[in-house]
Amino acid sequence: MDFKRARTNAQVEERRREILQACADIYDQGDVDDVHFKAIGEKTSFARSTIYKYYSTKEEILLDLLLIDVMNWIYDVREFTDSHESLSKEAFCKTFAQTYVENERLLRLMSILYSVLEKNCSLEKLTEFKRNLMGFMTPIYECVKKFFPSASDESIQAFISTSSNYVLGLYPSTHMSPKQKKAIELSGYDYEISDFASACCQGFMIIASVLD
Amino acid sequence: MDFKRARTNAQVEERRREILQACADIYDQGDVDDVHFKAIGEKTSFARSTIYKYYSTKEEILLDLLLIDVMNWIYDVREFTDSHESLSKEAFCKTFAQTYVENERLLRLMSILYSVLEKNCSLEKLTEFKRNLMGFMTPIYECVKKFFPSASDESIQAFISTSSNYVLGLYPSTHMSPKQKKAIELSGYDYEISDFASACCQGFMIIASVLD
Amino acid sequence: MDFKRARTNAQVEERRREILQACADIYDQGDVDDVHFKAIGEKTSFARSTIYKYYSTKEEILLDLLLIDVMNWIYDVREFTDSHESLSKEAFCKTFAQTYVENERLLRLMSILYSVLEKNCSLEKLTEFKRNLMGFMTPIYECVKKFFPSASDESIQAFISTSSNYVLGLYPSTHMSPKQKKAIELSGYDYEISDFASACCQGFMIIASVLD
Amino acid sequence: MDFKRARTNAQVEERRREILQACADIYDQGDVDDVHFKAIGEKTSFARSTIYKYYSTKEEILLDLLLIDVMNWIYDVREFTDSHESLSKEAFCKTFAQTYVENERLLRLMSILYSVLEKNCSLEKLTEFKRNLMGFMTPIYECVKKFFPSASDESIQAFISTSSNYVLGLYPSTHMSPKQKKAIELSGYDYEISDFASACCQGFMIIASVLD
DNA sequence: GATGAATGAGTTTTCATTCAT
DNA sequence: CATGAATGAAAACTCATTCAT
Repeated sequence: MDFKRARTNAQVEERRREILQACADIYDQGDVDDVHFKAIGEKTSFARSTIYKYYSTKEEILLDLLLIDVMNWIYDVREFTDSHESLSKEAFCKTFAQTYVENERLLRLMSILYSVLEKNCSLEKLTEFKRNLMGFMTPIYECVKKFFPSASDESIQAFISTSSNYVLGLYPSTHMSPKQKKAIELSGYDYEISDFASACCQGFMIIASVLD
Repeated sequence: MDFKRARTNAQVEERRREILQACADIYDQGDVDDVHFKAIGEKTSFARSTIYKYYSTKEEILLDLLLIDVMNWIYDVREFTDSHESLSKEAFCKTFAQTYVENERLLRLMSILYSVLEKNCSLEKLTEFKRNLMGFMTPIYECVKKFFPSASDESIQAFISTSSNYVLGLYPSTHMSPKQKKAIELSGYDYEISDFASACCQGFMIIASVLD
Repeated sequence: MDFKRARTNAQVEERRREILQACADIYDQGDVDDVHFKAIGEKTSFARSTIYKYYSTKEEILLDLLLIDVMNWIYDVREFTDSHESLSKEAFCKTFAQTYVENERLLRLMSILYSVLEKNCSLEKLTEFKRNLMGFMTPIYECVKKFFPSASDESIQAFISTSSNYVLGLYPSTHMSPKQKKAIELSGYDYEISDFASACCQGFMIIASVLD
Repeated sequence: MDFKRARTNAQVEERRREILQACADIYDQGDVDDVHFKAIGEKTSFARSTIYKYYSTKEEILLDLLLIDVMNWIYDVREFTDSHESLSKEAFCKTFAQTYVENERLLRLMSILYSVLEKNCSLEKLTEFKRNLMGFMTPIYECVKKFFPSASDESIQAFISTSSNYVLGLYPSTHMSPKQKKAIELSGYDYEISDFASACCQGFMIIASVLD
């Protein structure tokens, strides 16, 4: 960065981006508790206290990060909507699952949204987030609608909400830490951890029955 | 408590129970971060340092709490299995959903199991937990089998895993904090937060299609 | 141990011995800070609180341990006095050094005697220790006297005190921890750590000049 | 201090100095165990947690303190080297002993260097210390060389190492706590505690025989 | 007399947050 | 406006010591 003080909007945005990137890097390797101002400050090119000018809590940073992830996901969904004329149920489920595979952090962040993120967030920030989030939902509806044109509105909504809840619950059970894996191995049961992509697709197939 | 020092096994169990209860009380009102030795110590009738005799980390306490919740849930599933000869798909889904309604903390704890609980837990404790958890799964299988006798093994397993992932994801979106609700309201969208019990039942109905 | 309560003197002695042994084991592997009631309690066959019946502080245990080490050393010196009729200066120094080599813990304990051991000790215990210690000094005098019969009393005393101070200071610089060694290596200087036995002997040779 | 925040290098040094001074004060009156962050924090004009900015462990503080003591000692040795053209053996020993008398804490710290200081120190810090320490040794060599010009290199080295080990061992036995003195008195033996300065000189006289 | 549960005091350590520069 | 030094609060953790059983 070749400026010392962020005067213009663009510079402010650049700083914000750097903070978000630092936050993302930390979260990608560790867990929520590893994300704190000290760590973020050390990852950015500027000082910890400077971050306060842009965000008041780490939760607000994570909320912005989540929003970005949501947008990326929406983008992917949109892209796949546009690039196919029609899809078999199976092909749809597979492709839809793929959009989640490519945006895994979205699922991690979503799962802590309700318990952690909102905890230390201003109501304004949270409201803004919710508004954004809901505004983004249309492309998802349109996607399902396109490939299941005869499905009712209601069943499309049912598919979307059921599948998203499902995928939210599926994520952690398919992404176990080495320690978890070791514990399962030692437990004596021969439980095989599913592959996220295929389990996701399978679940979607079942849930997609509502679209018939 | 009418003893000062836990000498017999029963008394030790009593102490453990008190710790677990304190932990449960704190977690029921707040979130994981509110659960720490200081808070637990203040909720019990004995000193903070005494807790170290029974548990080395708060995660191990929560893991035990989760195990209890799992057992309670299993107990409820069993009870409903035994108390009905046969059930319609809808009745089954409603009753099955009800077992979750009555054990909501199970879902909260489950959702942090993968990210938080295992973090500061000895491998031994975690292994023991996994062993217990897996040993408990049979009654669930038997329950579904009883009411869907013609369903294949595979589809029963699919129902169980899909529905449990679903319900795990559903829980937080139907249990929003006042702040979340306010934020949604302020966002301008008229999104209605579903009732957990009915949303759960609805989702199960969809997923139960795999049992046909 | 096949008794639950130490009634007889012999049993009391046996307990004391066990405590001392535990203490020695811990000190041999670690440092003074590793020696505490908790650790000692865990190394013995009885409870931590039972130790209070025999010793009030860990320093008193260490003081007893030191006394034992002194006695062992004296014993070795005596043995070598008795087993030789006469010795050359060099042979004497080598053999004398050897008595220290075989009682290295004595040197470690001695070096903390003044700073640590006396700190948390009753005056009675300390007095008793001093009395014992001084009573033990005669054999050392006799040893030097035997092999240097023409040396004056004064020069014998000078040799004893100078050599014992020397050996006390020598010990740590010839027994470096792996970390110290690594640090020296990394420092770039090619300092070679002396071997205790030979450095000790060499120093004694110099100091023994007083006996000529 | 007329600044609230150490911004310039000089101010940072000033803080460091204050920490070292606090540490020195505590150590001069008590023992190593009395030196801890809490105590140091209370002795300085700033908060305990601020010290962490300057030192990570108390051992690193003590190591720096030791280094300062070494430098002071070296300075004194140098000074006496420069201020005399030649010295009799006795005068040399007396003056050399005097450099130790004036830097007694050096001896206390040295005696715990091997057991305590290195324990909780980063390898880097320790390496840096060793490097400094060794770099400082030349003036000592030069001092002995100047006053014993005909002595061989080897015997000069022998004098230096033997005398330094000796003085290290001598220190504690001539600096007994009131309690130790009382215990000796009560023991009944009429052991007279030597005066450090003269005992040191006497020992040096003996050891200096190697320089003849 | 022996035990080990319970306690409390003491220390370390880590961060969010403030504020002098 | 940016910084990073300083702070204080909070939590973890460990033992010596006491005391009910």
